Amino acid sequence: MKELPKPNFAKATLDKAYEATKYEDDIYKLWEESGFFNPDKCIEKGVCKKDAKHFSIVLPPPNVTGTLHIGHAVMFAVEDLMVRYHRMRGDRTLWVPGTDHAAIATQEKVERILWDEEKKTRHDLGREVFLDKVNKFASDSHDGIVNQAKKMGTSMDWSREYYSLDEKRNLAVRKAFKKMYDEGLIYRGDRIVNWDPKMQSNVSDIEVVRKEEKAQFYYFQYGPFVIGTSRPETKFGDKYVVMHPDDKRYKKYKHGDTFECEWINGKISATIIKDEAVDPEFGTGVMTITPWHDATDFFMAERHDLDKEQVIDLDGNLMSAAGEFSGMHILDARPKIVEKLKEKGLLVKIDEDYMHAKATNSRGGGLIEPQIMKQWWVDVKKKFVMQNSKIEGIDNGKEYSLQELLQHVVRSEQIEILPERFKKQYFNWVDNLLDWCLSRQIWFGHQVPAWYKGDEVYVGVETPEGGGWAQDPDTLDTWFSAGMFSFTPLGGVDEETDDLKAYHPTSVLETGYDILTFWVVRMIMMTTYMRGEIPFETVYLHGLVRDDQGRKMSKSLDNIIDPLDVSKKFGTDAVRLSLIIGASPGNDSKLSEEKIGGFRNFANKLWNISRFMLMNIDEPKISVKKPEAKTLADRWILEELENIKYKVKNGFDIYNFSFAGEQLRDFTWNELADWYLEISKIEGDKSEILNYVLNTILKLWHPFMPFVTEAIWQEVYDEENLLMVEKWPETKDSTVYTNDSVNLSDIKNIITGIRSLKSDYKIDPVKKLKVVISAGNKKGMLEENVAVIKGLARLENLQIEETVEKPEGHVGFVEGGAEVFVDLTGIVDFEKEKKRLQDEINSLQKYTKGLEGKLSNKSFVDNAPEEVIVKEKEKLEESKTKLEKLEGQVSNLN
RNA sequence: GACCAUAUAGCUCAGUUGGUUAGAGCGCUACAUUGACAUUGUAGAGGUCAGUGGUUCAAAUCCACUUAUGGUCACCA
Repeated sequence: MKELPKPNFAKATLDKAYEATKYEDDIYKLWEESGFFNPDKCIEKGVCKKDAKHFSIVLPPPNVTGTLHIGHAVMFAVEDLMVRYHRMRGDRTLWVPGTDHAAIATQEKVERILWDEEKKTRHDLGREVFLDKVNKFASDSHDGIVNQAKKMGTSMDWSREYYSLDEKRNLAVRKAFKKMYDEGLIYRGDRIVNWDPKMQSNVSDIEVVRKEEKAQFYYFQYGPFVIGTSRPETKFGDKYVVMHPDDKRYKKYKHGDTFECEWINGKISATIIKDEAVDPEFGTGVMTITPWHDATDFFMAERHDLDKEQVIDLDGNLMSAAGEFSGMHILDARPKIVEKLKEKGLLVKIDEDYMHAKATNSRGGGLIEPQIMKQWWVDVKKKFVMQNSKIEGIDNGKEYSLQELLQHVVRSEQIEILPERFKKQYFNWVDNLLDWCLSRQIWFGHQVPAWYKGDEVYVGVETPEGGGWAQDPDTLDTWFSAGMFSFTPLGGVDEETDDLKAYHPTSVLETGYDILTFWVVRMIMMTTYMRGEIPFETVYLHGLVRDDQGRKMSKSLDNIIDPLDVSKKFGTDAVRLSLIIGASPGNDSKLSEEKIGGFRNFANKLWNISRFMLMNIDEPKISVKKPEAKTLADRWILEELENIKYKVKNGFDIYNFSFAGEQLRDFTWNELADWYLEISKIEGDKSEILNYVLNTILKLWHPFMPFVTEAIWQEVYDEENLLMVEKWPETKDSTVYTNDSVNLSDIKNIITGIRSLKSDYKIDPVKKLKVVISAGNKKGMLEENVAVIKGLARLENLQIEETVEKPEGHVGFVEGGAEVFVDLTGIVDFEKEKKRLQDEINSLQKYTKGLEGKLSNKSFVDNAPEEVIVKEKEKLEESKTKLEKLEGQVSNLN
C-alpha cells in the first residue's frame, strides 16, 4: 500500500480537535484506491478467503430524479455499517452500487422543468429529442448521487455499478418479459386501469393515493328508483340499475327486468341487475353503473356480461354519448348536467357534506379517471410448471402461481422480514394480490418488447425479422426491472456468472418500510420465478427520518436536513451515528442538528481519547494479544473490553445496531475516558494496555464512524495497514460475567461519594481533604488502590483500617460494606447531616421491609426460583448491614 | 371498516425470555479553565412506566378493555 498517495497527515501527534473536513476526502481516496471495496482484491490480498461465507448487499438504487436526501443517508449508513463489519470479519463481502431510472418519476420531473423553462411539452420535442433530454438529466443526477454516496463514506464496489436502464438490464427485461409471455404469465388485455389524463398514462393500483375531500352527492330520479352519485357526468351511458339481491325494498323488481325512463338526453331503456357488491345501507341502495369508468362497476359488468361504453375520452372530455355536452371537460360539464336534470324535475336532493376519497396519482398528483384500455398484465394467479427451483418446498415439475411463490418463501421463513410485524403487512398485500399492470404510456423506460403487424403480435428479445412490424410504444413499470435487482447486477437472467454463484441469494435487502409492497414483493416474485431462488435471506426495513417535531421533511415545511450540509458542518461520522443510534428497524426516528452536534462531540471525544493514549503509548503497534494486567483497574478495563466486544458483535448479529452503538459509546466515554484514563494518569506505565485498548476500540468503532477511526489509525499506526481491512476483534460467544476480582465499582462509589459530599458542602474542588475508611474485609483491596482514591477524590490523606470509630468532625457514608469518614472539621452542619442520614435510613428501611416481607411470604419462597431467593437474601443482608452502620453514624453525630 | 404499531424523566429513546430501589443522551441547576478533550470535567434535580381491570409469590414487561397518536389495506356508486 506504500505506493498509494499518502494524505498529508500531521506527524507524531494529533491536532487538538478533530476536523472532519480536513480528513474525509483523503481517507475516502485512500480506501477507494486500495481496491478493497472490491472483494476480488480482498481475496487476492488475503483479507478474506475465497471460500469464506459471503455477505452481499445490492444497494436499493436511488432514483436519478435529482439529489439525495436524508433517507438515502440512512440507507448508506446502515448498509455500510453491515458491510464494513462483515468485511472486517473476513466474510467475502460485496456491496453493489446502482441507480434507478425511475421511469414515471424522472419523466415527470423533466417534463416539469421543460414546461417551467421553455413552456414546452414532450410532444413539442418528439420522442427522440425528449429522451435525449431525460437521459442527460439522468446522467447528471447519477454523477451527483455517486459523489454524495462517496461523501457518506460508502464502501461500495464501484467497478460493479449498474444502472436500471443500461443495456444489460434491458436485455434482462426483454428476456424476462418473453419468458413470462411464453409461459402465459404475461397477457395483453382490455381491463380497467387507473388513467391519469394529466400525465397521459395509466399507473398501477399501488401508485394511486386517495385523498379525502368534501364533495356534493346527488340524488336523481331514475325511473321508479332514486339513485345516488357523486359523478353525474359519467351517467350518460348508464343503462343498468343495480341493487342488492336481498334488499327487501326492491323485492318486486326482478333481475333482468327492463323499463323505460326519462334521462339526461331523453328516453332510455334500463335493465335491472341484482348484485351483492351493492351496499343496501349506502345512499338509497340503488345505483346505476358505468363499467368503463369505475373499477367496481367494471367487475360487476364482467360478472353479468353487460355492455360497456366509453363516455369520457383520455383527456377527460365527454364523448358523443353525452350528446349536447360532448367535447366538454367533465369538471365543466358537471354543474350543467345537474342543472339540466333539475330542470327536468329529476334532481331529488343534494347532500353537501359527503366525504369523498378521490383517487390521485402519487406521481404528479393528477386526478385518476378509470378507463378500459388494452394493456400488458402479469397474471399472478395463473399456474405454471416450475422448472428451475432451488427453493425448499417448491418442486420442479409441479405447478405454482406467482402468488403462491410469494406466500411460500416468507411463510416457510426462507426469507426473514425484520421487524417481524411487517410480515403481516406483506401477507395482507400478497394474499389479496391483483394482476399487475405493466405497461405505461410514457417514453422513458424499458420499451415493451412486443411488436405488432395488423392483428399479429410478436413478443421477443429482438426486433422480429421481416418488415412491417411496429414496436409497442409503451414502456414498462419501473418495478419490473427493479424486481430483478438481486440478480441482474450480478449477471443476467439466464447466464451463471461467477458473481451469481458467489453472491446470490444476497444476504440482506436493506430498505425503507414504505417500499415493502412496491419493491420487496416484486423482487421476491420476479426472482423466485426467474431464478428459482430467493433474492435475499433477510429483509431489514429501516424507518423514515423525520424532523425534530416528528413531521416529514419537505420543501414546503422548510425542515429538510440535507445530509451533505450537515456532513460538512458536523462531519460525516456524526451524521451517520445520529442516524443509527436511537433508531430501530421499522420505526421512524427524529433528527435534529442538535442531535448530530452531540455525535460530533463524541467523534471529537474519541479523537482526544486517542490523542491522550498515543501520548502514553511507548511504541504504537498493531496488536491483538491481550496484555498483562497489573492492577485492579487494569483487570477491570480488560474485562469491560471483553464485555463490550461481545455486546457489539451481538448487536450486529441481531440487527440491533442502535444498541451496539449506544453500548460502545457508553463504554468509550463513561468507562474508558472517565475512569480508566484518569486512573492511568495516577498509576502510569500502561503503554501495553493502552495500545491494546486503542487498537480494539478503533476496530469496534470503524463500521459506525469509518472516517475518524481510519484517520486516527493512519496517524497512530501509519504505514502499511488500513483499518478498513483489519481483522475484527475475536469475541467469546456469550456474555462475560464480571466477578469481584475485576470489579471497580467499590472504588468508583467511594470516590463519587467523597466528591458528592464535597459538592454538597460547597467545598472548593481543589481543596484536599482527609478521609478515614473503616474497610472491614475490603481493607486489602482498598489499600491497593489508595493512590487512585487519593488522586481522583483529591485527598490529602487516606487512612484505611479494618475497623475504626467515626472520628470527631467527620461525616460518613456507607459504600460496599465500608464506612467512609470524611474530615469536615469546622464546617459540619449537624442538622444537615442528621437529615441526610435520616433520609437515607428511611428509604433503606422501607426497602429492607419490602425485602423482609417478600422473604417471609410463603408463596414467594415456595414458588420463586432458588437463585432469585438467594439474590433477595443477599440484598437483605447487605441493606441490613448498611442500615446498622448508618444508624450508628446518626447516633454518633458530633 | 379490517389489520398493525406506539404510549417510560421537559425532549429523544433503552429496558432482551416477568425477579433493578426503572436507565442513557440532550436539556436544566451548581461548581470547575494552563498539558487528551470547554466539541470538556465534577456533582445534582427530575418518572404513581397513558388509564382501568385481570393473571402471578412477583408486572414497565403477560392478557383484556379504554383513551390518544401514527401506519398499512379496503373503500361504496
